[in-house]
Amino acid sequence: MDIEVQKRTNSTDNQVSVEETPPSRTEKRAAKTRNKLLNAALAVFSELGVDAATIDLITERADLGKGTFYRHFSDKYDIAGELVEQAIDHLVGRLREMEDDPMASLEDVLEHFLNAHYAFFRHHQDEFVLLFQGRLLLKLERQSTERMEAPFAQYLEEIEAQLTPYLGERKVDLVRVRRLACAVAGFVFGFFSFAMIGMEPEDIATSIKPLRQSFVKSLSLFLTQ
Amino acid sequence: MDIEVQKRTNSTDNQVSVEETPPSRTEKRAAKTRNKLLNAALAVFSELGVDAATIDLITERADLGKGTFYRHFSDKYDIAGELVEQAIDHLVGRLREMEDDPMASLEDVLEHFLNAHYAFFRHHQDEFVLLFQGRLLLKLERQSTERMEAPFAQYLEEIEAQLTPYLGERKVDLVRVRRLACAVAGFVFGFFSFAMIGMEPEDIATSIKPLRQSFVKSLSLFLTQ
DNA sequence: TCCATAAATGACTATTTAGTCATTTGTGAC
DNA sequence: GTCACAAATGACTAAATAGTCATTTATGGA
Repeated sequence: MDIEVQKRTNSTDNQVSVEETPPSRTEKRAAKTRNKLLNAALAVFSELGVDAATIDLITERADLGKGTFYRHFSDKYDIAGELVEQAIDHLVGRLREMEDDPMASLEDVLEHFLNAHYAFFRHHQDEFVLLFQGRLLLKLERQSTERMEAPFAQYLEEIEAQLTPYLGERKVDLVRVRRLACAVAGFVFGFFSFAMIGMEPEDIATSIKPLRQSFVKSLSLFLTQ
Repeated sequence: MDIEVQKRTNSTDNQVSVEETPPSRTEKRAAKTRNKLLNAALAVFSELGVDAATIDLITERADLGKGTFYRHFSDKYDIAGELVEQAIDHLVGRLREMEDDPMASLEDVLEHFLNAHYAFFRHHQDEFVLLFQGRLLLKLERQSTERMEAPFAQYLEEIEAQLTPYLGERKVDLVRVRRLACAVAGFVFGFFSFAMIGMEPEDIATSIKPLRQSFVKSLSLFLTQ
């Protein structure tokens, strides 16, 4: 059985009714190896940055042979792309947790945003660092840029989707929403990134409360100007 | 004449009265070469990122031999450190332009901050991208991290120095100022970085006015909470 | 003009890293 | 047990990059 085949039969085949074969031991072994690689790569990327990381470092960390890496991923940027997608999924998942509560006020939503970002930053610090590597946020002319940028676009769109209902009745001004989403994302990511070099961890934690207040007020201004 | 010697006699010797030798043609030639390398490296770093850049790319871009690079810098991170220092100096210089105007209100200062950052972002985009590469903002475990972080600390301190007078009479709460500086820096850098992937250039420009309003209000809240 | 010294050069070697593949190990059907 | 095939391996080759140094070019003083 080839890895490609396994993927097709087990995970992405949920449109037509297919008898769900329970994963065989071989399949579980491959999945476990794959996850080991993903975890090791995340750690290495967050320590050294994607460009400075090497395949050898990843496989050594995962305690696997080098050839194994190429059995599962085509290169560094392949696995990095997957990790970025995964991290954005986590973050977007948190953002959605509150979604279709029709009683939520704008301030509730904004507060929820901040909490979600903060929780993500606290509990998935490696993923935060990965996402925040400048190469991924700025348009550096690297290979596979598209794959790296797509998840960020998805993330901005998620923020936009949740804020749009509060933007008033007149037809939605796309630039205005996008600006808002950039402000939200930029503020939160930017604050934490500077806080990491400028503050002690406990000080970052105590910064959240006052941050939230003015953050919410400031965004309301954006919306109602 | 060696480069080390030249450096010592001409630039860093301003404590004791030394007859200012006008730069010789040889010295000017070396300085010009050095600048060519700095410019080329800035361009390459901002296109590819520091880690993905190579010495060959830098010297080719500068139209110089490879050996020349090693005559002026010890490696990639050496020249990157110098460029970061240089960029922070530019940015801090802009921040200082308004400094000792005793009539300036807090809102004047904050507005000036935003303008200064925006002007820097607009006119020194390569330097902005260099500064914003995650490796420099987050504590990636790389060589010469210290040299990379020191300029950012200087930048945060500059913001703190300018904002401290507005923090009220009671003894200054260091954490509070630091938090404020992180918020300023994070918001501005973060916004532009997300705007770069999420917005068209002209939309970024028109975002500045509304951004300024709520930014200033939001920071006032930080200060007066 | 000629000499002494600094600056620049780029072909070269050394080193690091990517990527391959013949071989070994694990799994499952019979 | 044994056969067939997938997964994992790591020694290997190929490629990219760092860093060196004998040589050439430019500069300034005598």
